[in-house]
Order: sequence, then structure tokens, then C-alpha cells
Amino acid sequence: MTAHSHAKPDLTKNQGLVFGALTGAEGPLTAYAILDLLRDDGFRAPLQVYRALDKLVEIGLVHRLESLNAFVACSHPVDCGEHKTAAFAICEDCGKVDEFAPDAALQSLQAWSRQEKFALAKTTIELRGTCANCTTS
Amino acid sequence: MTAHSHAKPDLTKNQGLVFGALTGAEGPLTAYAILDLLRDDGFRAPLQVYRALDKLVEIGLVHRLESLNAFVACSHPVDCGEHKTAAFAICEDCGKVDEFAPDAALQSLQAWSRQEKFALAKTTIELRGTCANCTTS
DNA sequence: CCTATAACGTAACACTATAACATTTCGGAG
DNA sequence: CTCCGAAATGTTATAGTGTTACGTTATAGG
Ligand SMILES: [Zn+2]
Ligand SMILES: [Zn+2]
Ligand SMILES: [Zn+2]
Ligand SMILES: [Zn+2]
Repeated sequence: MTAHSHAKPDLTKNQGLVFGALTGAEGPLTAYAILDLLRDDGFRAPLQVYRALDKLVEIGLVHRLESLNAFVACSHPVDCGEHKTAAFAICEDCGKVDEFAPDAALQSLQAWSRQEKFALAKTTIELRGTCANCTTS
Repeated sequence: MTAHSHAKPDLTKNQGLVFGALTGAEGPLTAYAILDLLRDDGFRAPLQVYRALDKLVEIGLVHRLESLNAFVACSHPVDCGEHKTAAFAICEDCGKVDEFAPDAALQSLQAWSRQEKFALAKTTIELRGTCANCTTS
């Protein structure tokens, strides 16, 4: 592993291609949209995309948007270290996604989990609505 | 249809069947699981299920779980009136879902929306983990 | 080199959801 | 009662999303 490369050092070819497609996109992409984008790069089957996505999500470079069945590149700096649970505000007009850290909401949900003795593993928070840009325009 | 069914009065036949399937189930059901449950009642195509589900979700009797692509009957009393956004704790062990009102979390997310001028339309909050019952057993 | 592991390629399949179009049901206007 | 429009329904086909299965290839460590 090279010393201080701020690029993703350990991505394989397919993972790099998928991650590139996501970072190059304005908004989230479905797995099949990614597949179409990467046909010229040799992608032929959805599994190639899903396998890369699985790894990228596991690493934390990509998030899955459950309410869209789509994926988006993490908007955090590469080396922000511990990437806590993120929340997403999805504009239903322009399709853009704003990722943010819902600290207070998370604390409240963790408190609920403690009280109910629910062993929390993963939290999904997705907001749907219209972004400021689309409201004013 | 019998006289004084204490079921919701304004449901159509298909809506009633689908709602009955969901209330009779231990946990959430996918649309196709509902379809299979209702084959003996004349259901033949997914659209029959999806149409009923659309209406039931619109009415507020049923919730869609985005992270499961499944549906669950609302656990609130039928006439609880304004049904605010609900949150769901999904046990990955037994599959049961606990619906609750995440008031504090919602307030925090609404505050974020105000600050970002994001016109919030719908909020999805889904917790994954292991319920108390499955942890102790 | 040898081997274990991860990544990759390909085809087939399973699951989730909607489009399109015809038909039926039902309540209100005339 | 009859007519009409809206809502609900029935049916077929198709689109979109995700996984299983199996075989091959690249990679790193001993
Ligand atoms: Zn992120
Ligand atoms: Zn927008
Ligand atoms: Zn509810
Ligand atoms: Zn459980």
C-alpha cells in the first residue's frame, strides 16, 4: 500500500470502473444504469456490477439508497476515517442526493434501541422532497 | 359480505383481502407472498396485489418497508387519526417488525430540512438489527 | 513452483414492479 | 329507472432489479 495516495489504492479494475461511473454521475445510478455505462469497458452482466458494488459499499465508498434501488458515491472526503451512518435527502425533482450526518436523529434512534433492547446493526434514513435549488427555480 | 364486520368499512374486496393477509401475518410480506396467499381467493396477477397495496398505503393502513421491498400492516389503532411518519425496527433474525414514532429523530431531520431549505415530503427510517426476543433466546 | 483466496466471466434464473387494454362495479345526475 | 363517469377489477405481457451456479483467471504467500 503506497504511503499517502489520496486515491483509492486497493480497488480492483471493476471496482474502480464502477466507482468512477458513480463519481462521474450527477446523481445516484441503478446497477443496470452502471452496467450500460460500462459496456464499452467490457461489462456484460449485472453480476459484474453487483459484485463491485458490494465491495464498494462494504468499504464505505458507496452508499445504497434503499428507496431508489440505486447507488451513490459517498460524498465524504476519502480519508474521513470512521464513516458513521449517513442520511440522504433525495430531490424528487432533479434527482440529486445530499448526504449528511444526522447526528441528533441517530442518537435518538440509538436511545430507542437501547431502551427496547434492540441490537442496532444498521440505520437507514432517507428524506424525499424538493431541494432548495429546485424550489427557487 | 356479512353484516357487522368490524373490519374497515370502506375497503373494497381486494383491498380487504390484502389487508387481511397482512394483519394475519407475523411479519412483513412481499407483494408476491401476498399473491400466493390469495390465490385461493381468486388472485391471479401481481397487479391485483399492487393496486390494493397502493390504496392501503395511501389510506395509511399499510406501510412499505423500503429496505425489504415488503409491506406491513400499520400497528396503530385504526382510528389514531393523523398518522405521522413512522419508523421501523426490523429484526434480521425473526423477521418481525416493530413500528414506532421517532419523534425526536423526526424533529431533528425537519430542522435540517428547514435549514437546508429542503421541502421534506416523506421520511424513511428503518433500523436493522436483532430484537430483544432473539437476543435473549 | 504450489496452493489458497479473491476476483472475474458468463449464462440462466428468480424476484419485484409496471404498462396496456378490456371489462365490471357502483353511485350519482337526470 | 336509466344513463353515465369514476373507480375497481381481470388478464397478458413486459420492464426492472437481484441472485444462483459454475467455471476460469489473477494474485499473494509459503
Ligand atoms: Zn458517505
Ligand atoms: Zn432538486
Ligand atoms: Zn403505522
Ligand atoms: Zn427477532
